[in-house]
Amino acid sequence: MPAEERRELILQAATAVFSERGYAGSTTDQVARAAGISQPYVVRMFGTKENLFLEALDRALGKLQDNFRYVIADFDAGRLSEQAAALDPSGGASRQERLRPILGAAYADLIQDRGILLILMQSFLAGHEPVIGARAREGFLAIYRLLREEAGMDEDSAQDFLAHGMLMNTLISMRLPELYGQDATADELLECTLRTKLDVVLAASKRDGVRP
Amino acid sequence: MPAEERRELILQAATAVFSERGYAGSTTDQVARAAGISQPYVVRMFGTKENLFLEALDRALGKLQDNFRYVIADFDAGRLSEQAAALDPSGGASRQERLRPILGAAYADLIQDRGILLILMQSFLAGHEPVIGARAREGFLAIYRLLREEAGMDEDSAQDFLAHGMLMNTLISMRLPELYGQDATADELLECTLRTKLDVVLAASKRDGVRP
DNA sequence: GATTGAGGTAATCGAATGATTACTTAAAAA
DNA sequence: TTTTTAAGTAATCATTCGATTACCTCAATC
Repeated sequence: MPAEERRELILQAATAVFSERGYAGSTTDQVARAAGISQPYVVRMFGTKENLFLEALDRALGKLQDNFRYVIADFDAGRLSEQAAALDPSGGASRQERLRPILGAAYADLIQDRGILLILMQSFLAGHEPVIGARAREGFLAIYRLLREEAGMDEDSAQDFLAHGMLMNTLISMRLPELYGQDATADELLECTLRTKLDVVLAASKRDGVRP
Repeated sequence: MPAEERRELILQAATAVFSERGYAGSTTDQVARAAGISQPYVVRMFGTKENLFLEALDRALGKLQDNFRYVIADFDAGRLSEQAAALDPSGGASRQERLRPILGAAYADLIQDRGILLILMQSFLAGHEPVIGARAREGFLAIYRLLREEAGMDEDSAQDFLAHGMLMNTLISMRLPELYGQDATADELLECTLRTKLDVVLAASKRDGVRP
């Protein structure tokens, strides 16, 4: 297999593993197994575990930004998907007011690849790591800037958007969806937070998950 | 030193260490050093690292619940602190509407002991751990129930409260406050999220932090 | 047909880490 | 005074893990 292709495969595997177990809790061998290759090859291709995490993190961040920008560009060009049209408020809402639910749905759609959002979340919780922590801060601020400058949100809207994103990440990371139907409180909280996205989330949480 | 006292000291040290580096990223030796004793004694007193984490987690969860219940009881008894009175909306607000900012302030006050909130957050991100993950889910749901049943919040308010709590946790864990004054975007986000609490947060982030 | 280089792996090494064992010390009890 | 017990530690062990080394294989090139 050509190196480029293998690289992407390893990054996918790394994203899945790191997103489940965090940076410190993952091993290069787990990533190698998930990618179907040997551990030394992973190390040779990425140099160090830290660098592997950084590349997986950059990839996830890039996908999130691409997704948001794609949605914004579509909106500004008047290309409303069926889903977006359904979310569009009827009254005389501002651009940011109309964009917000669409971006929210785009974010929730990313849950389908659980790893993308969770490796970001794991990086945020690794603030004490000198290199990874710094990159995580940069990434978070880049998303905030995107919301403020490109989506045109005001301070409070951007904050609120991020807050609910963090809650979603937390619930997914906690594996609360796996409790669905078993705990009335959990059901209520999930339904409240994820609304129309519950089916997607439940499917994803069953499909995904790197088994030990 | 009597065992009970030593126990509490170790739990404080464990909370600080685990909250910075997560469960997998922390070592019993780091906890021992932070508590000023030897590593074998930590293990002997708590059996396993996992059990140590669980006890530190329970302690943090208990403190959070105690804090919230204390605030609610005070409010219901008409004992409004100066801070609480300042936050009280003037119009004809409902109990939950009046309670919310007070509970928010109580939560933000807990930042002063950075470890309390961050070890909870770390536990949420360890959903894949069989024992710790289960305890984290229980803890999260217990807090949600407290907000719904004891503070009387409706679904959306409780969700919103938790969402902003998760955002605060994330920013603190990311060590964004340490960037304060160095990055305009970070400043704006922090000010937006933490409002009047910024001074507390900044002070806490300087005071705390377990150095390697 | 020999050579080269890309795409890999098996074997292994050194450091880190959770846990165990065997002690030590000093105050209280007998 | 002797014994017991609580509060600790030094030394060490068995694993695990990231990284390194030395090799293998096979298609393309010379």
